[in-house]
Amino acid sequence: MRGLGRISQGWRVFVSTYESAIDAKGRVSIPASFRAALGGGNRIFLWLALDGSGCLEGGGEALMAMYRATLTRLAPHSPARKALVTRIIAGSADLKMDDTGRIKLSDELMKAANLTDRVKFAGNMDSFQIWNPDRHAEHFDAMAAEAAKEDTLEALGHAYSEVLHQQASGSAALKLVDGDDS
Amino acid sequence: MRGLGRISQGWRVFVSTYESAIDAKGRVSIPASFRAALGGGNRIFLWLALDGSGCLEGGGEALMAMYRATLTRLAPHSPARKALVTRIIAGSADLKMDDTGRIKLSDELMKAANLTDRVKFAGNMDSFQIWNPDRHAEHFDAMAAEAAKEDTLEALGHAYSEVLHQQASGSAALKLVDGDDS
DNA sequence: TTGAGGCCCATAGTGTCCCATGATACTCCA
DNA sequence: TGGAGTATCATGGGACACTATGGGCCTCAA
Repeated sequence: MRGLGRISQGWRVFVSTYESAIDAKGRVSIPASFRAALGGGNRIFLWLALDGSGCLEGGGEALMAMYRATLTRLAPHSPARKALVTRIIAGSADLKMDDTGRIKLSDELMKAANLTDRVKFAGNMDSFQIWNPDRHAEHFDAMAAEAAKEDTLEALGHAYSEVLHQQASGSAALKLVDGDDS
Repeated sequence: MRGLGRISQGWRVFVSTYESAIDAKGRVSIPASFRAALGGGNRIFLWLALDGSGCLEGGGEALMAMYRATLTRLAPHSPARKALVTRIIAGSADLKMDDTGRIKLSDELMKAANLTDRVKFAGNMDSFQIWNPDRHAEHFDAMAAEAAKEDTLEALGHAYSEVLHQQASGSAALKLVDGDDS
């Protein structure tokens, strides 16, 4: 219970952005910090991002478990569930990371995300994204412009205050991170 | 009381301003008092400040956990959330502090904040900022001028009174700091 | 048999660890 | 009260470990 120190310890989040190369065999190194965020597993799931941004989205077994649980919550035969299961479960590649931390991207994935020789890995909290570097630059600029807007900053500030307030009032519900993982 | 004490214990605040040098390897010493405020963690997150002031903003795992909680609070697919996640999570560098308290600034960060050989660390309550010393001087002057304005002082006085009042009425939520921390 | 994927080893570069140094602030005692 | 000893801090630099990447070989399936 050493305050925040312990809490943060179990933190498995994909943070930051890294660039790496696709070699002649179509292999890409997953950034070391992302491998750490995967928590030791060597299975990677990747699919074309749902939002149409043209990047790949992916994560490890933990993320897939989250999605499975989430999809299960949707009404069994709803069009939404069918669509999402098809898109995420059926549509994702199930890749195995080799012992030097690389995965092999299939041709379909490469084509779908317009990847050629270099890629950008972008952290997205519970998942990460794989981008064509040029597209990523555009995307990042657009997001930065959006983030700089008055309304956006205000929304952030507001939400931050709420979190702060709840923390200060001792709400255990706000344990930001999972517990220990000694 | 107990609960509060615990929470506050991890609540270390970044206060004051320090200057330090970037060595030939691109390393910078984090001021000792900031290291203490980090609560023992050795992971530092840094990103270009959202407000366009041209400094870097950063903190430790506790701060990142706060932001994670904050971002999670925003509507899942809102443009604001996407933008902020990209800007803060993907846009931040995930650095490791060595055991003498130094971090290595990447070239992008150096360029983005216009850093060369010396930097200013400025406390910002639960985060800190890293400035080009000259820019920081300008910024400080501008802030001093703003702070001297009638409206600003009035706002301060007003808010202070509210806090005083709430404290007097026994609201434990306002206990920001704890004394016993031997 | 041929191509692809998996596994292993090799290597360059960079980041991290560790030790050392000088400077400053602080403590303690005469 | 002043000075020596001590602790802490910022900084420098060498050695090493790890990461990203390249490439060879083996296996398996068509």
